[in-house]
Amino acid sequence: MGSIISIQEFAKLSGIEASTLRYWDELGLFSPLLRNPETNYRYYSTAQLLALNFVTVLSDLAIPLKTIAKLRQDRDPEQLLDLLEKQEIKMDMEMRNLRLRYSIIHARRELIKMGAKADISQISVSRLEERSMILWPRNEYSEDATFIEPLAKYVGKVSDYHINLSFPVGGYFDNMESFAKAPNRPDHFISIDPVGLYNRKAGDYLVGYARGYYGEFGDLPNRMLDYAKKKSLSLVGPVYALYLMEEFCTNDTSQYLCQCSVSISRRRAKASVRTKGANAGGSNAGVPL
Amino acid sequence: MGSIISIQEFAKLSGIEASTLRYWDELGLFSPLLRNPETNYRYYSTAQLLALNFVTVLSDLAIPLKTIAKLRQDRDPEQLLDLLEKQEIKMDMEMRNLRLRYSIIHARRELIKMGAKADISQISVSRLEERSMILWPRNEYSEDATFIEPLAKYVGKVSDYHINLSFPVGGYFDNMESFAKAPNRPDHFISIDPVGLYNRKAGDYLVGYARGYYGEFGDLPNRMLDYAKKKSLSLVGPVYALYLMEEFCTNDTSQYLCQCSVSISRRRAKASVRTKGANAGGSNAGVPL
DNA sequence: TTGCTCCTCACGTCACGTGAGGTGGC
DNA sequence: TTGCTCCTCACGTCACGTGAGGTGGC
Repeated sequence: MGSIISIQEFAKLSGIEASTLRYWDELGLFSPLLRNPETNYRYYSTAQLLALNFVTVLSDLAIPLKTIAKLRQDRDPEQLLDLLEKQEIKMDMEMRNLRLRYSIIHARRELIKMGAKADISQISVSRLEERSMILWPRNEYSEDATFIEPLAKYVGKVSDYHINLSFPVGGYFDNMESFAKAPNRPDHFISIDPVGLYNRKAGDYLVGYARGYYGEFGDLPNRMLDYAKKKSLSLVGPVYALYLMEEFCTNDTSQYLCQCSVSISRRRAKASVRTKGANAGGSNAGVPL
Repeated sequence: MGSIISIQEFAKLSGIEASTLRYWDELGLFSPLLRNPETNYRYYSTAQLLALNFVTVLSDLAIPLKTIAKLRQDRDPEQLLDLLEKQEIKMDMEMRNLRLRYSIIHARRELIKMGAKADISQISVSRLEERSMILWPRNEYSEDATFIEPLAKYVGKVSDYHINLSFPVGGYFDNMESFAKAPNRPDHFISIDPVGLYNRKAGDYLVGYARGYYGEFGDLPNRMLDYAKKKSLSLVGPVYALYLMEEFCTNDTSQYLCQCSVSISRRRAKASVRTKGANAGGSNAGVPL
């Protein structure tokens, strides 16, 4: 039977607080082996530490204490097998969920870090790493609609498009002309979601930054075009406008930070790039023509 | 700004219940864009669905609502990076924890299923699969101590031995003689823990079952010895007494079910087994001599 | 005698959920 | 006029945690 110990000792050995043990006793969920009828002191046996596992394991699984109490009164192998099977399924879902939340945190963190170390005053040519995203359906704009307004159409249908709004959202423009013409009207939205099938290829990009609310880019498009002209760069493929900092990390909408990038090909190297491009299969996105 | 919608529409689009939205408003955590001063009706904008992510993402991470509210008032990139980093670490631990709980459930389920389909009246020779376990330190018995009593010595020191009592516990006997002599005094305890370094090898075992409380085996040891004699089997290596059903799935201690197994070598095949055995390195446990 | 442990009882906490009872818009 | 939505206020729920005030054992 093991030796007889006080509630405090039992609490230490089991890792369950004495107040919790009293509560479980009150519920009829788990009671001490015996009580002193005069002092009402609770006495547990060390053998009860094994029996306690029934309660702790199941309560760790977020099964309500009342359910556990019923199960303890009247348990048999089949009933328990049923419960455990359900739990395995539930925990599978929890695991997926946890991984999803983890990747949201991770994506956010990466973007904010990029924003913190960026020299936002300069236009530059930089190597950007591969990045998985989800490309939303093509936007349609009414007369005076701007940047985030078409977003409202999607919010009710996120599951239809497998969109998760917890990941950062940015703008996608078909090409530099489209961006320069109407920087506050992206052709698509794009979200930075690691399970996305759209892939922004790794490579050299012309990169510029803009501070301001969604769709406010100031003279950035022109500055990017000027820079490209001066350096004889040709800008190919879509423009990505990714918000590195938005409502997630600041209250001040004028401090939102957007990274705009577009793939480049140097004119002098055009011929050799073309040869390589002809051999490469798959998506054209971000690949020099 | 998006369009203006009622609390019910906002609840539908966001997946957050209206009562929860009212509670968050009351806390000052997340308030509607505007209210009708006459009717006190709350009106949200669809653009707020993006801002809501700040709250839902962080509350999904089990961050207290008051902390989220403070953060929303006064947020900056560094502060948020700090928080997210801490969260990543916390979620890493959660992930480990979830995996551990999963494996506990899984181990329990496997054992109960084995118990349910076993023909417990028969002694038999069966193939058993490989199984990872943790072998505890050698037991020492006082005069009249039996099976689970030495267990009490370990319960306070589980972390010293890397033992997790949530996994099923069984007995380990050095050999068949030790088991037959004192079936209620295992030489070691052993727990069925998938991270254990002790490995019960796959192979043919003499297997018998006993119903009864810890350490009660009735005439099982003798029946196993008789069977081995009749079939000319030699029993080699340790005896494992694994509880397939115990307090976890029944209240009736006399219904506990223990599977006892010991590795066999057929006498006729002894010579060839010996040759193989001489070549095999590593642990002797369960390997024919 | 003096801490120390233990007891009960009541109330607090956290994040909601659930009516009751009443009002406003189409 | 009739549902329907929305409001506030109060109370319930779950699994404890935290004293207050008192008693018992070494």
